[in-house]
Amino acid sequence: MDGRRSTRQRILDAATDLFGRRGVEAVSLDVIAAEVGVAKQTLLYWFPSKDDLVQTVLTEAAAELAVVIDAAVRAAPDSPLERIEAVVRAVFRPAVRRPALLGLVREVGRLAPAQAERLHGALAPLVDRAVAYLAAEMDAGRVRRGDPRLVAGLCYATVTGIATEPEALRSVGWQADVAGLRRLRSELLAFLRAALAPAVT
Amino acid sequence: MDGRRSTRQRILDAATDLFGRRGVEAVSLDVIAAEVGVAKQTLLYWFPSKDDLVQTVLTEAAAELAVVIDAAVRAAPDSPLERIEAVVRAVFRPAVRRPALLGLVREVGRLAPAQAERLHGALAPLVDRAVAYLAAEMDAGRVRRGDPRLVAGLCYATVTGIATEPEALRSVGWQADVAGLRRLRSELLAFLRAALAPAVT
DNA sequence: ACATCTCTCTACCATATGGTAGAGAGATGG
DNA sequence: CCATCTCTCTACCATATGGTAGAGAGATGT
Repeated sequence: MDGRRSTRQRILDAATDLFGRRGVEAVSLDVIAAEVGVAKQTLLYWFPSKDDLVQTVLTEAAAELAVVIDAAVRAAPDSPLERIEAVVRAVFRPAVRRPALLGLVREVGRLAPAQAERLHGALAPLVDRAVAYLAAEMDAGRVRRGDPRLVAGLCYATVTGIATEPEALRSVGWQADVAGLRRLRSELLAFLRAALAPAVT
Repeated sequence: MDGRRSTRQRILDAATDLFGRRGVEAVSLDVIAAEVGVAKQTLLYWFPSKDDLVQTVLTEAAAELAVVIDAAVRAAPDSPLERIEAVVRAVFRPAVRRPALLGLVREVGRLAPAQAERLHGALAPLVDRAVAYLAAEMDAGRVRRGDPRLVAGLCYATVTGIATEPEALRSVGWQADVAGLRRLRSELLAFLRAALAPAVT
């Protein structure tokens, strides 16, 4: 509890980063301890087991993500496209874009059902709100009609697909520098705008 | 080399499935051997090392995927929307949709650069062709204008995002049964059609 | 000064991992 | 019948893993 970030927090940060980049099962406690610069047993003092550490990392990441997105949506005007833009811009912010946070969603699929359940619990309110909002906007004719739940899922899949498969973009010659990120963000916005725009009748 | 599928092929099948579902690092040789029903050393007879097995699994999966998609594109009429539909239908075929094949793309990000390079090599011709095709269709005004490479990347991200994050869809109440898959496929088609449709001027 | 509490450490352990060495079963060919 | 080749096995090994036991350092309260 000295001037530096607390040991616990440094462990969490390192674990979040490593789990997100390499995968939960691929990262050992020794590696995390070495990264933080403490003994492995210091980890086990703060977190009773690796499972517990994983659980904490995922839960806090989900909570952080929820806060960021929620704030972005609330600050945006009540227009579907504006809101999408706000969320995309929020997700592209460096603090969120760091490999860990979005990369962790890739790990969810491998968790035991009970753990995955808890994680979804953290994001469920956001999802429900997004779906209800999409449904209302579809009714109002401001968003292309469709199954609001699946449309929300597809938007999510697109964004997380980018997060978890940046190689796909690199393989088409894209580079993850500042200019590249700006171009990707604007292309993603155009993509989602078009995908959601109401059909011309 | 008896009546059953050869041991080598059974090992490859099991490894593909396990790697795709649980991740390369999370699956041990013992687990694969148990799944196939042979001794671990039989694996090491057919594949000198785990690394070699991983390499083979990924390379063959990429090749299989390339063949399936290539055939679908060639069989489809020369229209952007028809081609997209053909690819989506191909990817949704059970043989491809099995957790392993598409799930493996999730592993690529964790490979050493040299390995990832080889994999992208297997898919590069497909990607290049898709990008060139998109660019031509954009020029012809049949596809919404944009950076063809990034648009291709976004389509890919959407599809792989679905493959690697089915939880996202389940968390909005979607179920992976036959009817659910049909609905998802048609929603995905509408989504991509809209995202790619030329802007109304 | 003493006791207590918080935090990090060294020393160790049982198990699982990827991998090696080499034997044995069964077919094939001279 | 023997030699060879293919394939799978049992028996080991060095290392790495998650986890336990317990000691010591430093602050804090009495």
